[in-house]
Order: sequence, then C-alpha cells, then structure tokens
Amino acid sequence: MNEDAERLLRRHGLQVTAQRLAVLRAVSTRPHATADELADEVRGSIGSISRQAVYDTLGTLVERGLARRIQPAGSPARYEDRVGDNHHHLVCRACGVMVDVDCVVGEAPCLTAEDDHGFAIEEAEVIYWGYCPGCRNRPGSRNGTDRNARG
Amino acid sequence: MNEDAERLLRRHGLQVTAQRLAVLRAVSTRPHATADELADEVRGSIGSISRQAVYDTLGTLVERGLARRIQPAGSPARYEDRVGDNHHHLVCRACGVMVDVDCVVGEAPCLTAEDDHGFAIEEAEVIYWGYCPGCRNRPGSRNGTDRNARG
DNA sequence: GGCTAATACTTGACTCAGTCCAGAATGCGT
DNA sequence: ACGCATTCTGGACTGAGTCAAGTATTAGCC
Repeated sequence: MNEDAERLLRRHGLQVTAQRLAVLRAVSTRPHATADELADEVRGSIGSISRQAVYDTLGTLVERGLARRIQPAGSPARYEDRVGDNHHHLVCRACGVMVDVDCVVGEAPCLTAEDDHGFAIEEAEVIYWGYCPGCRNRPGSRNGTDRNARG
Repeated sequence: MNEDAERLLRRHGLQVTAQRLAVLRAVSTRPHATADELADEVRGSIGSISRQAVYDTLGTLVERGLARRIQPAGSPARYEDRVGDNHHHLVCRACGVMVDVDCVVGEAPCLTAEDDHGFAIEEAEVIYWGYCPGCRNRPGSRNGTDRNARG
C-alpha cells in the first residue's frame, strides 16, 4: 500500500517524504476530513507533523489532481481522494456529516449551465443541504435553530 | 423604495432600524458582495455602522429568508437578495467574479439526488467553476497557476 | 557511500473572517 | 412620555489559513 502511494507520488513528479505518504494515506482513510483532522491522523501514524506541512502537502495533492478540496459553507475545507469521477456531496445542516452522492445526470452534463455568460466552465460543484437520518429524528435539531451547529 | 424595505422588514416581524434598511438596500444594490463590502456600502449611505451590526443584520435577513448567503471555496461569505428562485452561481477561478445562472433543470428537480442516503434534502447549491471572458483571454491567468487569486 | 543542489519541513508570527460579550442606545407598544 | 425588549457599539477573542526564515531531507551525481 505504501508502495502504491510512493509510486503515485513519483508518477506525479513529487518527491517522496514520510509526511506526504502519511497525508496521502490519511486522506484516503478519512475522506471528508478537515486539514486539522488529517494532521491528527498523520500524527497517529508517523508521530508528528507541522500544520504548515499538512496545508502544503494538501495543496500540492489538490494541485496535482491526487486529492480534491471541498469547502461547504460555514465549514473549514475538507479533502477526499475520490477524484476524476463526477460525484457530489450531501451535507447535514445539524451535525455537519458529509457523504458522497453520485451525479444525478450521470456523467458530466452537470457542466451545462443554461447561459454560461461567456465563461469557460470547468467544473460544477454540487452540495445538497439537508438533515441526516440521525438528526431528522432528533427533535429540536432540525428547524434552523442551530443552523451553525456542526460536528 | 425605502417604503418597500420598511414594509418588508415589518412583514417579517423585524424591527425597523436605519442600519437594517441600509443593509437591505446594500444587499440589493450590490449582489454577491461580502459582509465587508456591504459594510462599506452602508457607510456610504448612512455614515457608519459596526461590523457586528452588519453580521447580525445579515444573519437575521438570511434567517428570515430575505437574503441568501453563498460561500464559495476560498472566499468570504457573500450575500444576495434574490431568494426563492432556484438559481445558481458561476464563479471565475481567476478574478473571483460571480454571476447568477438559472437552474439547468428549470424548477427544483436539482433537489433530486440519485440516492439520498436517508437525508431530508432541503436545498441543492450549485457552483460552476471556470474562467470569465476577461480572464480567458488574459494568458497566464487561467492555467491553475494562480488558483488562489481572487478579488 | 558521500557530496551538493533542490525541495520539503518546522517554528512562530501574522492576517483575515467571523463570533462573543458587556454596556450603551434606540425602537415599539401602551 | 415611559419602560421593556431589542439592537448597536467597541473591543477582545477564536479558528482557519498564510508568510517567512532557518533547518532537515531527498534525489541525482560522483
């Protein structure tokens, strides 16, 4: 598994370091985690890492297309390693949990806006907002009262 | 015009204050502006306002459905007064400009995810990422090099 | 295996958006 | 006009993310 990660980095022209391998593994084992959570995960596996290294590495991974950054409203950035397929996200307003959903329209026609205003559209990011099964059944936590609550 | 804003506030059970009127007007005249920009706009019209009052008022307006908050990746929250219709946004990766686009699918079938994972889905937020006409033609500013550029 | 240049990591200070709090001011119903 | 409830102000604070300078690692070469 480390073999794979190492090759992956090299294939994308990146130097292989313990930190990068660990971050790559963390993104894969904990999809939708924040930079902070990933840092914790990494510390669990290689002992320690600086915040800066985490941000730097994540930035590089996103830039090289090895990871994807999602930034839902009111939440710090989250990262996932599912790239290349056209999937979207479902976020619970109450507890902040995020799950993947496949694109309604299949491939990439999401990319078609009615009027593109002359823009060269590259990507359509879709976030579905709602309440997860757990929070739907927990009274008081789903009427917008705690709209800022998150997990 | 102030008449309208005043009535609007009252109708939604809100006290009418100079600050609220001004914020409401600012949101309407400068769609997609950040809280800070709106504060400036308001200062231009009523002299001065505290940051807190701006955030507070915007929060209230959003809560009562008089305004909508959009938070694209890497950008502070933006506000607009176009509510109730199912429109989305088109954001330029290079200069950060944001324009409205109508929903591809018309009404609200955007709300249908293939598998809702048991969530009660309320809203689908769609952001199209790309490059605006100006930035498309400006070489060097559209190849992801300055992915963080905005403003 | 050791040397060197390039790249990556660490540490700490900093910025920026947004929130919290206590006290002062204002609007609203009577 | 009065008193209460709501709102506004100013300042301190938090949390996410960035900048910059110095140190450590990696990769390529001998």
